[in-house]
Amino acid sequence: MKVRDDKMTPRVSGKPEVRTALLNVGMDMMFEKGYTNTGIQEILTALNVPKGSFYHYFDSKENYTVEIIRHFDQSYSADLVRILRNPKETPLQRLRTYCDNNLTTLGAQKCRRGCLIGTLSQEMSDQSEILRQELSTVMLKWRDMFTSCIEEGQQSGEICTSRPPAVLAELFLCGWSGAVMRAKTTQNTEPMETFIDVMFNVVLKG
Amino acid sequence: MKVRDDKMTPRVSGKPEVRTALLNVGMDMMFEKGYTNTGIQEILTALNVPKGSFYHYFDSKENYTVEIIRHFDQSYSADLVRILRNPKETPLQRLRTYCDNNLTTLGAQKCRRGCLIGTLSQEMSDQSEILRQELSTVMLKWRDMFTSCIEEGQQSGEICTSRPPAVLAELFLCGWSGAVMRAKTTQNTEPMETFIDVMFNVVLKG
DNA sequence: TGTTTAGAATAGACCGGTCGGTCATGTCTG
DNA sequence: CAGACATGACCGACCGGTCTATTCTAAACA
Repeated sequence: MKVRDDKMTPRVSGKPEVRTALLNVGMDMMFEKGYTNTGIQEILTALNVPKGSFYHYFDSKENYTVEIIRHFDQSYSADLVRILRNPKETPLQRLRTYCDNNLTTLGAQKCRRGCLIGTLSQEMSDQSEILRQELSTVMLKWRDMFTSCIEEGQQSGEICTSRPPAVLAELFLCGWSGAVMRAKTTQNTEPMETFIDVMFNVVLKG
Repeated sequence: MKVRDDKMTPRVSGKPEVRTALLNVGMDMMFEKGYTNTGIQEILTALNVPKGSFYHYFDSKENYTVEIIRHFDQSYSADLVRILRNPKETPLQRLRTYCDNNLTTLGAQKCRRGCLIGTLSQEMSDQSEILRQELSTVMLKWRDMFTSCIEEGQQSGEICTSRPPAVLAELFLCGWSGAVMRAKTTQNTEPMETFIDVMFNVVLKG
């Protein structure tokens, strides 16, 4: 008869909190293991949620991942706004804060878990057009946020104006994501430190 | 009795050419689908080689991939030498040629298949220590080749000397691999073009 | 030169396990 | 009673890897 005695794992309880929990745990797992290496069952077991519930909330692993990407973007964008529009710092300082924060975080975990978007991009861009589009959208969205910040810095004369802000933003993100990737593989924060040095002391200064 | 009538698919014939063929095809497949998404059977079917042969030449998928990485490095390094030590061009021109070549190639295939090392790095660095080490080794090896080229350019006064050559090389590769990744996902060569512009006209010029 | 034979290489059925996904059933709530 | 949600057995496909049997080849020996 099973009387709902709580000898079982806590259970997230409530109704659509299950959905959110599924998103959070899946996000974490894909963060460090990628799409293919993250199994649905694995996520389910971690949360003690049955298979059927998963397919009640999502109709496929692929679409589930689209939602994970959006979920991630939502929180990451919020962080970006907080950092890149922080009125207590100048635009250049904000960019620097962004890098320093990441450097600290990444360094603390031996450079694992670089960036969910980067990881999924490399793995899935050529495998799933749906995911590729979603990832592309997020990338461009983030770039625009950096563009605004850089533009503000150019207007105040703090950042070199030899290139349009969008160009500098694109380069900034190329360099940073490449540095994170290389740091992850070499297990060394040096690529990130190098990037910061040259980016801030040469490129943005102009 | 089976009298070896050739109604079957051509067969690669010869002896350890099979091994090489296995490496080549596996390399191609992992190039565009990554490690996990490339199945052994798939490689075998493409070459019409039986399972037994595969495990005669390699003892696991993981070690097979290590050999693929080395195989790839071997040919890629040769290309790098050809380009980065080309006596008919100045060091700066050589770096430019490297980028232009890649830009053309990548652009011709809608930016798919960025770089085998980059793809495997993002996917496998955290999953397999063996592969991570191999990838890391290759990355550092390539960086050293760029370092030499940049150093030569600094000596001839062609490249800015505000930073040691190894630093510029690291930044160069961070930026380039990030650009390739972003190009792949956004299906647009713009990140690469932006990188080339700023790298050559701002950073290296100094 | 012809015969034997060890081992390389071919061959593919088969293994346990896992994958993403389905479905019939049960329960809880409005 | 209707619909949202829970539950987990079950499905076929496929995964990496093993196993035994066979064929090919080249050196050893007569």
